[in-house]
Amino acid sequence: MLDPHLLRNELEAIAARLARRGYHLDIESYASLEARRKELQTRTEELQAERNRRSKSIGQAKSAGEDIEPLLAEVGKLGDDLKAASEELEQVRHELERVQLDMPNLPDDAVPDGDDESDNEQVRSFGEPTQLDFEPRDHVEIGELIDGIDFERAAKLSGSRFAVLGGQVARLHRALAQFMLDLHTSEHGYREMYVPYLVLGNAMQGTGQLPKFGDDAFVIDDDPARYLIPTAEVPLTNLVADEIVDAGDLPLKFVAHTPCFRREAGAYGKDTRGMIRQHQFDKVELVQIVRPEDSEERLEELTGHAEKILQALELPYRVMALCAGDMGFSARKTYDLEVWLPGQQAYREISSCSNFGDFQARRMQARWRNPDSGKPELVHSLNGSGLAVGRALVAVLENYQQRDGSVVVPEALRSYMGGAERLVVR
RNA sequence: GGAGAGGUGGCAGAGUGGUUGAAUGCGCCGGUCUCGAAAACCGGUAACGGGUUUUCCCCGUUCGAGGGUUCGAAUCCCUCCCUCUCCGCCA
Repeated sequence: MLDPHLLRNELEAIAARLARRGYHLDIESYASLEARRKELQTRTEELQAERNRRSKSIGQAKSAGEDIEPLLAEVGKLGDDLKAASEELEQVRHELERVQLDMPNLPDDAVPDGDDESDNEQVRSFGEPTQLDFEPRDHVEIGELIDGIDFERAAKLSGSRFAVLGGQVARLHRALAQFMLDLHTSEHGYREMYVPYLVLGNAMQGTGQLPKFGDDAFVIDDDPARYLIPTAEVPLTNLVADEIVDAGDLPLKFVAHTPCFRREAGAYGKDTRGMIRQHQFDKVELVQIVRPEDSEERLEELTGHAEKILQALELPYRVMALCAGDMGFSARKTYDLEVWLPGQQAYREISSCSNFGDFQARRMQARWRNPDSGKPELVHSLNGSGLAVGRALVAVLENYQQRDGSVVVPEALRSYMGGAERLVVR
């Protein structure tokens, strides 16, 4: 959510900044809604003050043993007026809130202009696209050869966009997740967390998945409804919802390995082959809760932590600064890490690292006590995939494939694979 | 699933219809004392919204959530959520 004070005082400037990301803010309707809110609130509070004054004097009269009947008569229809005014105020407030919850975050000034993916800017790169002296296979073919990925049986169980992993591939998948967790906890100072995979609507709203993107999530139709997490960002970030964090505890750095569930509504026909885009995939997620003045620097740091994984696995990648039009709803600034996939002869997203500023914090009411002011103030939140495990598996299979279809195990993973150096063709 | 207890400020914990935003303790901040510190003592210490506008003031809201009764609700009634204890079941 954007700062309501800013919306009140600098509406035009905000509209201009939101336009950069393709969001149209209807200035006039917002301004008139806000004007009605002010009028109704003033009226309601005046009536409340009046009621409080009179009630107090009735109390005093009664304790003094006076007759309160005439005072009661005077109160008359004050209650009805108050009820009418406050109900109307509530309605306008809800309307305002709905509009505010639908507004995306303001892009940072440093974010490049642009409408879509094609306008993203490369910041740096690591390694060169893998050169193979044979026709590269994609991970689907490799998975068949080494007998470790089964899409047909997955479809039998669950429909499209699922995969069953078996044997050495299942182990490689586990190895990747473990390796990532170990690196982030031992080298980068994150606290490992185990979190619920089902969350309430509140949590989804806190990080920005709701109310606008409900169609993207799987819902359990219970009372109350619960959502399958689309990313560990949701439970991890919401850990600080409705809390006032001690200044000394910041930054909070959390890492968790969880499955992620996405309906991929609107992605029909996109990445239908292979396990690039699934309804269920694993991810190791990094989240930081920081002091506002630190968040810019922390984004660079966090992105570096995700990069470390790719570097350790010796996978070629590039870092892209997302343009205003391509960023996610809640993000102020985002870097995507794109790994080279020989099977596609393309760089594909394997991590997305974002600074959300106070946008999520305001939705969550996540604050810290600023020792300078002594007041609770909104924290800043960040997150990044470190990394998407499924896509990392794809990247390893494709980049480490051999002419005969076998796959060399990256050095960094061998200790997690019982010392195995190679996934063999069966 | 059954029975019972409870959810109050950063924390602990009083408070069952009337100037209660809420005793007390801890914590925190300031002061006295001290060469300095501790202890002791004194004082201060909620959040949110709005108005006004700035180092001040005024108003409103908030005692798990939402409704209701009342001139007036932390306090009474209803619904829901959560926590704890015991029993059952269970990985």
